[in-house]
Amino acid sequence: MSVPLYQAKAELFKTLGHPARIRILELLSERDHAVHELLERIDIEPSNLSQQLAVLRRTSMVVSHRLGSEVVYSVSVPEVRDLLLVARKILSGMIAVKGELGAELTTDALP
Amino acid sequence: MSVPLYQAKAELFKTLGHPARIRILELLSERDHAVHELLERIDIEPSNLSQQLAVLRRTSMVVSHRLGSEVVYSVSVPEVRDLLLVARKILSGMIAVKGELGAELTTDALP
DNA sequence: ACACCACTTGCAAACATCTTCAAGTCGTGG
DNA sequence: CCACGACTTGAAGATGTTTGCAAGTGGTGT
Repeated sequence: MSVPLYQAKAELFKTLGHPARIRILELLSERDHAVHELLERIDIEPSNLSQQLAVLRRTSMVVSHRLGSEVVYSVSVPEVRDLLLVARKILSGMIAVKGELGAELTTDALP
Repeated sequence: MSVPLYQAKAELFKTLGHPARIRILELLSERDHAVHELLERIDIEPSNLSQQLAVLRRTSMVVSHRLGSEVVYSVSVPEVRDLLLVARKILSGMIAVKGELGAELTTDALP
């Protein structure tokens, strides 16, 4: 079965199209995290976090391994960081140009 | 009203998370196109195309202007091209590594 | 063996997105 | 001014996503 590239791209971006998944990737691109560490920094239910991690695992954006009683996640595609950085740049440009109408942005931690 | 950056990023990626919208942005990042030109290259109904263009307009990724009887669209955020290129790179890496299981990709036109 | 974390899974309700049809707007040429 | 081509809009059904709860697995310390 053969998927056109533009459709694969759409699926890649769709995977990134969720606030919790963005947070996860931001944190993991700093360093590996165990699930309970992510849970401390992202304000969602454990089962929800698990679901979102499953989505990222299915699309091979992260991998997990057990370490004692914890499960540690890491990004498997380092270029994801670039995607996040470009997105940040685009959004900065957008507030600069048209900060008057629409939503303002809070500048939170990198990237 | 203030939106955290990670949520704005998620919305940006969600906007990109649709095959037709990817195709549109690919074509527009080559050059401006009138709607009927897009219609020739993207296999969807006119009204559907219009809906997808409306999504891109709402998020300020494209702008349109009337030129005689046509409506011409252009990308308003040039960095979108970078996002598409990074996505392409990521996907190439993925087929290289694990082309055996999951979907194969057809290499279609740039970017 | 038991209790306890640390996670994951299944599932159903709530919510959002996608697609198409029918109807509507706006210029242009006859 | 009327008809046509070029688009856009509204609305509704189908489809997909998100969320939370309850239940389940697996490892660790006692």
